[in-house]
Amino acid sequence: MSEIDNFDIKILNELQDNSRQTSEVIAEKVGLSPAATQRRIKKLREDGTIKKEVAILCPKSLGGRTTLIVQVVFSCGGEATIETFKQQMASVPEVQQCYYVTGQTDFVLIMTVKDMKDFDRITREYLFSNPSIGRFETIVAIDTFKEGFKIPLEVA
Amino acid sequence: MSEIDNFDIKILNELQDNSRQTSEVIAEKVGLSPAATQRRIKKLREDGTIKKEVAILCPKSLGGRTTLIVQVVFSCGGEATIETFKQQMASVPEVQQCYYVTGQTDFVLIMTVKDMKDFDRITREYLFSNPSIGRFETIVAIDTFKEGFKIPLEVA
DNA sequence: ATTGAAAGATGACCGCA
DNA sequence: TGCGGTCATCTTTCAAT
Repeated sequence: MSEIDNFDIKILNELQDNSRQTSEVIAEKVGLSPAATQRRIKKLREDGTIKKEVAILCPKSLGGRTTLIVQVVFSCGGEATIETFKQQMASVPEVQQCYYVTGQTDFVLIMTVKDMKDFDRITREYLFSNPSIGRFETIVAIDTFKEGFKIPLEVA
Repeated sequence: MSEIDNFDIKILNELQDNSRQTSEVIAEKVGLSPAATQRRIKKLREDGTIKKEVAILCPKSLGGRTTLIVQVVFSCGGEATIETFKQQMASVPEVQQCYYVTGQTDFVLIMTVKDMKDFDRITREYLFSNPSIGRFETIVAIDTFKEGFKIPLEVA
């Protein structure tokens, strides 16, 4: 697995912004030929540096959704309990992100729900019903911006 | 702007998983002809339902990064202060997500930093230097999973 | 829905360091 | 030998029927 150089960095930054750009356009921006650019992109995809390419939708166009931030505190339970919870969260589509964290809180969840009934169902099914969970606090997002996972890469 | 039907929903769900699929493949999955599928995708892009298409990178391949969750509490300041802060956060590449929330906390930030020095710089520049900010608490993520903004869409 | 033209991606080959 | 450039071919997209 060869090292990532400045050309790769520039290409990755472009693709993080817009993965639909043609290699010709990207080539122009990074200063390489289209074919060389294409070769690098292919390699980055194959070695997993580019994990996936996805469409980001507009929540407003889809009936609007509410984003919630939930902090979960476990009162008991060991490794296995945590592992089970992780797997559960991974399977719930409304759970967008799940962070296992240090401090008083054990997990921070970012959820997007259709409505509060939706939220109620999830809490019942996965939080209240779990005896290892001591308590959880929910924060409602009024506004969300900068949705993304763009990693800031700097050329050396 | 016409309504989104079940075909659109299925197409969007596919594109949220993998935006590189050809319309032929998607057509097969949703039960439409490739051309009809293409026409719908084009429309969904044009009317903004598909906001953008981006590459998701693998942090591990890029030297590893630390994810932090920061809760910011403002002690004073009105509308203008909040607006300025929002704009600042939007401009900081390390701030992945920014939520304006209800409750004791005013903002929740999700950041990804190279190292703690990186984090230190950001807090100094944007948090400590802002007199309207009363305090902030930082939570370190040990593990993160389910990175994504996939909206769970259900066929009617 | 089918088809044909244009655009883009992929692979082979050459040359240079 | 590895990497970039060019060219030819195949795939995919897009518009017109």
